Amino acid sequence: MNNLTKILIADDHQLFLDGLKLIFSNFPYFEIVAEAKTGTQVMDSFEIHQIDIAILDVNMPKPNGFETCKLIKQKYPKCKVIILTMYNENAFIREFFKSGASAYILKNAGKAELLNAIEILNKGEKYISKELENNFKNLPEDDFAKTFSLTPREIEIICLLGEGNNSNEISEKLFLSTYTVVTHRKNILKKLSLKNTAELMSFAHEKGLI
Amino acid sequence: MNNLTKILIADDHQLFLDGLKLIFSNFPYFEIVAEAKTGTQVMDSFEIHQIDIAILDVNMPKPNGFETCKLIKQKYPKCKVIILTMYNENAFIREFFKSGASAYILKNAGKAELLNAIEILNKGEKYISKELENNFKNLPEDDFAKTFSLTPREIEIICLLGEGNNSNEISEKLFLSTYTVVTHRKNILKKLSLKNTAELMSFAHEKGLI
DNA sequence: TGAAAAATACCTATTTCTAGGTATTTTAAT
DNA sequence: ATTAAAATACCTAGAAATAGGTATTTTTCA
Repeated sequence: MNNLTKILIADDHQLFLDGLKLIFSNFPYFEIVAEAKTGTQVMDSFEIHQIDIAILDVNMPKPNGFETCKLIKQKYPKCKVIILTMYNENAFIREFFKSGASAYILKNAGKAELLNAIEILNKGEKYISKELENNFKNLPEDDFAKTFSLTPREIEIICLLGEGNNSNEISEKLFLSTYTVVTHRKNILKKLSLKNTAELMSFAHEKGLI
Repeated sequence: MNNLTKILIADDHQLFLDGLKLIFSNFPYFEIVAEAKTGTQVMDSFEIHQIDIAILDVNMPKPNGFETCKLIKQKYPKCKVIILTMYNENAFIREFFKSGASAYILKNAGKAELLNAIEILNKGEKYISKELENNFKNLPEDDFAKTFSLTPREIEIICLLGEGNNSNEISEKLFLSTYTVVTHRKNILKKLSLKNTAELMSFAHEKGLI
């Protein structure tokens, strides 16, 4: 086994790929063996190249960073995955833990942090950007274990919201107190870290829930 | 006047700034004289440096790319501004034309296109990424808009609602009064005979608008 | 048979949405 | 040059959503 760390980089923005390439080109012990713009392209690259580290953008299309990460860890568990994220959103922290990624870094971070993270995860440890880590610690503990999965009741309510029902109408249809519906809605938004019902509807449609 | 083109780069993601810096460092006739992470920092830099080209991220905070561009063109009309955008969203095309920017480029584009754009706007012309241009041309005859007689502005607002923005946030992004956004939302719901924004989001997703 | 998860319900306070208006300015088209 | 459509902006008032709680009952499952 040779010493050269073989890297794949994936981001749908060419300019960002170009930047990453240049960053790594200054370090002779890193070699970028592949680049990709979609999750599918990432998986194709694994067929051709031996890859030690995959650096994935969280917002990459078809499939996204986390989904791609899961696929990688299934087929190539030895490969370490770094997820780059744009925003300091805890909406994805749970996904991070589920995905099997080794590092979760804000693009905000700077190249020093990226290189530092690679060192750390080469030792077999996980790395999370400090800013994200704070975010992560603020979440209630039992939330970590939890997945994105919604309860049947919550899904029911999301569907009724999609039909244009308000809390009161939902409560009548489900023979519940309006308070209960409000509580469920509150729980849903919290669980998914979404701002409001409009965003919830987008989320539900994008995930194919509705 | 010397030949060296003095560039300011602004983006709230350090990694992206690092990448841009490296891209330009390969070209001796470009000099990055300043970098910034917010609109305010951009304006401060103009106090200190003579700047020929400002490259701004559209999503930069306080104030955003377009607003910063307007400020620059007011105080330093000679400076050319390049707006970099993440997504191929027509929501911002209108802002582009109003802002006085000289180029509007997808981050997707690659460094060749960026350098090419700089050449073009040095001749005094404007540059828009080809993909964005198509988008722009398709805008007026949009099927969805036709079918449901929605205006471009209304579609813009629907998209921003889908991202979880409320009326106030939308007004900030589009440089409008909150009242105006509220009026648009009212007109949208009435026009489509929908009960509320949740139903509007379902509608928009089902029809493929979002 | 316990413990955990899910579902239920209530309370207060604040923010945002919705619905009813009116009205001016800009833009596009005839 | 005129008209229509689009975009802008303001006002009020009531409805609904959101955020912070607490707390009990029912289900599920190990």
